[in-house]
Amino acid sequence: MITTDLFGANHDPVRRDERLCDGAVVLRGFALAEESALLQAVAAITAQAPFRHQLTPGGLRMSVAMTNAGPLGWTSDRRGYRYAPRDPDSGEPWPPLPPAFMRLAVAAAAHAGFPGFVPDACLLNRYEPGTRLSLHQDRDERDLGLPIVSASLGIPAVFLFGGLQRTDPVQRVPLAHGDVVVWGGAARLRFHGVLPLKPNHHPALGECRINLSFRRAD
DNA sequence: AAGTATCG
DNA sequence: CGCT
Repeated sequence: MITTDLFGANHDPVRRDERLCDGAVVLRGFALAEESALLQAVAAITAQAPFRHQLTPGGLRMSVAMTNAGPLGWTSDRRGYRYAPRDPDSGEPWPPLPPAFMRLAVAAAAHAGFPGFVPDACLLNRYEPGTRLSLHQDRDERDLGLPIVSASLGIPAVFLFGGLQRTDPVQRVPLAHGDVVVWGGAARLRFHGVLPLKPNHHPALGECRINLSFRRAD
């Protein structure tokens, strides 16, 4: 008999989790059990802290639109990348991490072999058709021993998962609504990105993909 | 370079 | 498309 827990994890002997490399795994459909709570929370967050396009330190506009929830939020401008406690647009603190976000991040990390992970930042990335995120490393967090938990909602995307050098070969990983990728340990500093989105439609989110990436910044 | 344009 |  196959059983499924609150977060959709398989308990039967044949797992659907897909290992990308040492320290990185895709949890297919892991976020689906909390789908409606996650979508409601995204709407509440973006009503308070709207998606906006940020500038890279080089002064170029990112095609991904971003906002944050939690005590700290990731921002980029001409001065560089950093985590900050307030939304620079409004001067207000970022919206708090909703309980459903916290449950998802903690459970996915534990499931992937990182028990005790508790995020203090969630970066929300909005992709529309044509939007991309070029290869980069997440290296602005204080403790690089702690993992990244990345949940996909809405239309599908191709996730790029490379190596520790920008020029290393890249795995192309199709991601669907509800999939969660967790990477840490030996994989924590691997380059990653997203190919330009293909035009598509999702019943709940329309022509849009929203990625939630959870981190322990401080 | 969390970009883009350009070349082969 | 992959590379610079």
